[in-house]
Amino acid sequence: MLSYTEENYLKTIFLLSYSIANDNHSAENNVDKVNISTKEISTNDIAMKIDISAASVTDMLKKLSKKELIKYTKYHGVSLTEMGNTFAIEIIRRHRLWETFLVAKLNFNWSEIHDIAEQLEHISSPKLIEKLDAFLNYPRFDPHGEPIPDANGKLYSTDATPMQQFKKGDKVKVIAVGEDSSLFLEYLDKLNINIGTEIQIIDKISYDLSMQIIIDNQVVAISKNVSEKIYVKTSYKQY
Amino acid sequence: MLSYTEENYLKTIFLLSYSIANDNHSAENNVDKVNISTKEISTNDIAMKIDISAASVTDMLKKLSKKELIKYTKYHGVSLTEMGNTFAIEIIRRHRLWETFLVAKLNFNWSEIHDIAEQLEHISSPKLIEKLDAFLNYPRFDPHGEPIPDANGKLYSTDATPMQQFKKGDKVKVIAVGEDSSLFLEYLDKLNINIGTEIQIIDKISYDLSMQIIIDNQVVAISKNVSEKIYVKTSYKQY
DNA sequence: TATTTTATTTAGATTAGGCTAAAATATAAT
DNA sequence: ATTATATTTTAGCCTAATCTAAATAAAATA
Repeated sequence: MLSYTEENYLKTIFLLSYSIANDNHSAENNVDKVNISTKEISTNDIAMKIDISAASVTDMLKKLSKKELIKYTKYHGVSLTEMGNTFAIEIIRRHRLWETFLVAKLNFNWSEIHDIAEQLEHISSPKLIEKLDAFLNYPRFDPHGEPIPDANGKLYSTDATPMQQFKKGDKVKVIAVGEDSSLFLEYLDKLNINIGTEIQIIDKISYDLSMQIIIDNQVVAISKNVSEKIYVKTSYKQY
Repeated sequence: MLSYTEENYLKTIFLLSYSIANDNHSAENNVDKVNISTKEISTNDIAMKIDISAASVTDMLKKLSKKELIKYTKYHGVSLTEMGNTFAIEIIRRHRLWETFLVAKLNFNWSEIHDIAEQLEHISSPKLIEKLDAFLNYPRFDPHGEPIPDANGKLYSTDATPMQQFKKGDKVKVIAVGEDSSLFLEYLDKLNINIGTEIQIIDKISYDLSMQIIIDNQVVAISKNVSEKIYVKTSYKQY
């Protein structure tokens, strides 16, 4: 059995590898790349993400390594073993199913659910997750548009691309967001951006790569940083 | 904030006081007695209930006492302060709401839910519990017939009496059970005993106080111990 | 390439929640 | 009232997960 803390480390390593893999070749996404991350993650990356000292991270990495959940070479970063990957995906599955439950059944807003799901994801009962999945009707995506691994740990990829990669004149549709902090999502709420929102890019400023976009006939400006966290696909007009 | 462990101690102290209060004067049950337990609980009672050494319990009692959650005098047992009681009731509220959710929405059997609810009860989010309560339609009783404290911590008492206190010839109806281990509940399932089951007492053996009862026209024998954990009320025939 | 800066690891502590064995206290039984 | 038994507490120790400060390795830069 894994402790609460061990689960969090595995999840974090998975998510960091995943997002790095995504940044580098989002165009050539495929199921294998998403499911098994070979990218090495640094001690500091983990420390920053979970807000813990690097020294503590090192300790935990030794522990996870001894349990053969990660491949770890001193000073040279870390990656998940197949077993570690399996656990990580299971935790992400739980997290995203619970988030779906909170929005679909309990009427939470997508900006309120992250912290609650961070707790719920550690509840350990395979039968519970099976039944929750069935109750929700086997959802494929969570309220942030992120794919939910199925009972076998399969993650289906989408053609999600950061909006930043599009150019002036493009019309896109939001299919996911890459961060689920309430601060970020409340900002999107204010901009009227949600999963499914249609956006037209009217300008991309060379100076700082910020974007001028139209949402519901309103022009707004968003920073490069934000545009990298909004995943979209090309939107085709329907005639 | 309370730790996972502290919550478990408070819950345990509450449940022990409650069940002792119940044993002594179940006939004169009333809301006040149920809501605030004055009965002193011993170190050993707690140690046995949660399967931890008495020495460790002593340590924790000192800690809870310093936090003014319990009234503790060395060698003389412990009782909850008003604050401790409020927390304990909140935890029991969460536990029983989650149990209700598991049975009513996820189709679990009443014998499978205890261990899962033991984990879920520690999820900390007032809004979550509010919304869960609403989603379940403000249930008054959990799947074991135990009352669910409302949002203000009010617990409604019932006229539940251990079946053991009835005598030969009485006809009763099950309204709650006093233990939710899967072992006990699976046994009740086998006997076809559930909330609402009508039972007729055809004999009470003086030697060991076991009972001969009729359920669905079948005669079965149950031990004194079991008959003390099945709460019933007098059943009136409906003409 | 040598040096400086940054990242990582080691060493040594701390806190929460447990344990066992021994000592102290309370309770029950002569 | 004294002794025996049972309960509770104290003392000292352990593990998991964290920390800070110091040491070491790797990477960046002059």
